[in-house]
Amino acid sequence: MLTETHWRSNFPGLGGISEEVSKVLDNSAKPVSLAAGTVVFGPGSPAQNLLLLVSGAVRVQQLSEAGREIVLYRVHAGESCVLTTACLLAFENYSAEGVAETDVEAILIPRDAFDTLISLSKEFRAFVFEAYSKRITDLFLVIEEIAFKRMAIRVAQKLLELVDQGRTLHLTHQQLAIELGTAREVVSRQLKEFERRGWLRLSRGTIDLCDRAQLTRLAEAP
Amino acid sequence: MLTETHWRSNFPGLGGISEEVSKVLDNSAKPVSLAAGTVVFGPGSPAQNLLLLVSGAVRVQQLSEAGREIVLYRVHAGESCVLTTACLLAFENYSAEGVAETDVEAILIPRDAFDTLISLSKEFRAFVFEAYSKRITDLFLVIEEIAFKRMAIRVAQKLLELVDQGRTLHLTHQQLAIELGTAREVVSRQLKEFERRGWLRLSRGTIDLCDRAQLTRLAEAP
DNA sequence: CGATCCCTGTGACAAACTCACAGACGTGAT
DNA sequence: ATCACGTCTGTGAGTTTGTCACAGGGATCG
Repeated sequence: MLTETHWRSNFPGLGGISEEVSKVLDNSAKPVSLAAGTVVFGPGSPAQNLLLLVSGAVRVQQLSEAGREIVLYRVHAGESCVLTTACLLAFENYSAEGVAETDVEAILIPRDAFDTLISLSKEFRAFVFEAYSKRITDLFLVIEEIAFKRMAIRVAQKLLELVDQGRTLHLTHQQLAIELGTAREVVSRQLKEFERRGWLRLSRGTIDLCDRAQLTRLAEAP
Repeated sequence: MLTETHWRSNFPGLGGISEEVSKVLDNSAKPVSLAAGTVVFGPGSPAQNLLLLVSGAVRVQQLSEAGREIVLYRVHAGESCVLTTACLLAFENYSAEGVAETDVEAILIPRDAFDTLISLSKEFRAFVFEAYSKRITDLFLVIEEIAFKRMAIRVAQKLLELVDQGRTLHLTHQQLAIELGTAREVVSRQLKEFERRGWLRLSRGTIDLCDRAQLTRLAEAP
């Protein structure tokens, strides 16, 4: 379970903070649990807090007018969802939404406390700006991939990224298409091609990677 | 000319700061002038300062391995280039670069002073995080456009954006292609089509928009 | 057992990207 | 003036990606 005394061990970046700052953090931090599928923030419900993820993952995605979607990035355990804090201050019509992908345990830090912490602690500032840095370079990467990379390579990369250490993925072609911001048919055809080459096996809702080496070779192609 | 006493009038967001903060700002701020074409930061030369643009414009663009490029956003007079500050703290291999598009007058604020200002001033924090917000929503927009919008619409939008109040653009098809992250041929063909429809006239290095209304109609199409 | 819903496969066509190359336009040198 | 050269523009042909339409295959539930 999640207790106030040890959640911070998940955040190495917050290690060196002073006693005083530590107290502010503990007093303002509100632990919450979210069920998988919960919409953490979105067009209708702007985020009001800085979110620190203790366990689970939040997927941040963008919806187009025409109903298509693309996954922008994920927030994993030990990371924070800083972009939402910025996007709050000036609430532009912010079409991205965050969804809990798994059950999630998180710490909420309200805006006022966030501001106080930023002003008090050099370590907290470093933590926040490093988090920004990571997200922004992620976004740059997404742009580069969409604009310049071949789809076969992107599919292979995404399969390997999502399967992580395992070997079998449980997701539909449509979900994979959203990951890549493309159409379902494009993904289906690409996967079928990979299957013909013997790199993976398909069945309804699952993808079994039998030849990681070949996929990796393609994913790392120039 | 640029003097230390009045550059801040260009930055309304810095209006309400206290005497003390104002002094820190004045003491640390270094005015600089850059000729058009200067590379402000890039893969080889990471930015070491927060940049506040007093006049001119800086174009931030991404280069792909294959040599293609895309414009991510522009920093105009009265705005700051905050993303570079974040990307400094954790210097990932940061493939974007910033180029002075015109002659530029700017104020440099070194990292240490930036940190001090953030800790001292609520107003400065608001200024910085609002700037972040704007950039990040810009990036979301770029992603949405690349992933989902038809090229004809994107070309029309970009023409109108770049021509601003005027009527004639001075840039090559290649430059326009970089703005959109696409290939020159695609842009050439699209422009030719617009010319056939009588919406603009083309000549070497210039594009003359004769029918803004039609272009606008297309640009705002669903 | 059907009815229904979602997931997958595929053909046909449109849009966008790539490659190759030709011709037009400037600029500067002779 | 003329020529050479580099850059910019136009275009055809072929590939890749996106769109549309639709058929069939599980899964689930009454």
